[in-house]
Amino acid sequence: MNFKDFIEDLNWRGMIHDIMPGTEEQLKKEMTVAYIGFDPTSDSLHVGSFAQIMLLKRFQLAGHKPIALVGGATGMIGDPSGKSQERNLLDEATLNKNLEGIKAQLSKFLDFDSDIPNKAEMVNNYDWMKNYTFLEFIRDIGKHITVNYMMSKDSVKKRLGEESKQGMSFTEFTYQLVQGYDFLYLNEHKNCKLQMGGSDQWGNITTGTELIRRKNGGEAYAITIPLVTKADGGKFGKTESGNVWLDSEKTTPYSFYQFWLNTSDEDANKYIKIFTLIDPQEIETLIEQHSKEPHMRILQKRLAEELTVMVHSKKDLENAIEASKILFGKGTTESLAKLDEKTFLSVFEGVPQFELSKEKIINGLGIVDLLAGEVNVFPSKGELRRLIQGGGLSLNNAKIENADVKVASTDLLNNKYLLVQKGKKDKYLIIIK
RNA sequence: GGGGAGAUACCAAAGUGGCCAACUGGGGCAGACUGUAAAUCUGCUGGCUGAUGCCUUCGUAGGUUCGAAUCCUGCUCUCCCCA
Repeated sequence: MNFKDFIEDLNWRGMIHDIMPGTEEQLKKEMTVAYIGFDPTSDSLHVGSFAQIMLLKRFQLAGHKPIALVGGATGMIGDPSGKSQERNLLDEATLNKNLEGIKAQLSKFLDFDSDIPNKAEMVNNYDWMKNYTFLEFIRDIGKHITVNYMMSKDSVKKRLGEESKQGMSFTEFTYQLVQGYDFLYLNEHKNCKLQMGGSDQWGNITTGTELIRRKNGGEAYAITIPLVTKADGGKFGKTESGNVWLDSEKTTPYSFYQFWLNTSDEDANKYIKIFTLIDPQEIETLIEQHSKEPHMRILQKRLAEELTVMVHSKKDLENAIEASKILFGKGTTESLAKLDEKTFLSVFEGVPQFELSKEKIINGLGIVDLLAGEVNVFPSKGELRRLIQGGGLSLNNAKIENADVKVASTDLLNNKYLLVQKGKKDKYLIIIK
């Protein structure tokens, strides 16, 4: 790829929501510097940021220079565009830790190190905001943007509208100006001419381009990508257990793999374009194959494979596939019992584990007391009972029919494990010591 | 500063003295069907207890009452309008 077809490729992938006139010409003209902002509220990114990461990666692959900005300053304020509540100020130590974590993750995708002219950079807006006084800021920056202009942004209008119950603090109102200043700063110091981001950022980004134009008469451009959605209307990137993180400590490679494998057909068609680097021709072929035999779930498998390798490793992928086969294959209690211990443990690496001492069950223990008492697999006994009544609980791949069932040492797999399953997908391992 | 409206479970939203652990919708969880998909249908969705019973909950603190989410008082917070 080169910088000529960057926009064309994005278009094909359905990754352009809005683009400012002149952007394409600028990108064709020369190597261009662009930035995307990331939120440093955690030391890891999650899949919600993934589309943006891939956007930066494609940008670098196309020969341009990407900057990843972490919002140490803006992260404290809270963007009214999101539903985000007022944020807490992060102390500098936490911020630095988060920054390092995020950089390490981005390094898997972007080239920060080599000598290429378009190597990636990471910046933190806290560095240039922390010593900027309020007075200086409103004099140098605030002067160039009218309140009328700021009020016309959707994010602001929504919060001022009658149906809004929230109101908006001055701090939140100022957000677009602070973010706009980031763009101006990068424009002045790094020759950055383009800001990219999610579609909800359009208003904030254009405040930046406007600021650059009015203050310096400079050129600046914008591209936003559509919000990644799910066909069923749910939030992308969440599971019952919370965010899907890129950090293997927070989301195991197995869970990560499972997350993508569970993508619906409709979404898989979109996601494979957005989240992988597979070229258009091959994707067309995959989609066609998939529509012929949807039960094979070709798209989901490929999506999960590509991403697990990219975010984790080939080895992690193999383990995840192996574990998935055993956990979701036509396993019975017997076939589980046949697994040798080593395989068994490696399969369950990504599954939540609990420990219990052997004395507790040697004389038999009610299943409810076990799972919601001795071991906190479930937080409440009532909930567990309801689950059993609804037929949603299995032990060692066999359905538990009623809540009076007792578990004894004869139920142990390999003489020391119990496999608990809630519903179709959630597995838990109890290790008897 | 003046006037008005309001605060109910994850969210939205009913309830205005006992029939309220609280209508309904969304979300979530589970079951059936399937392909670990979608759609659809069904059940569950404060805690403890075997389905009876008990305990804690309707912003917060008190009060009236046999009895309060519902009435009264103080407090906190939110929104709207006028200055």
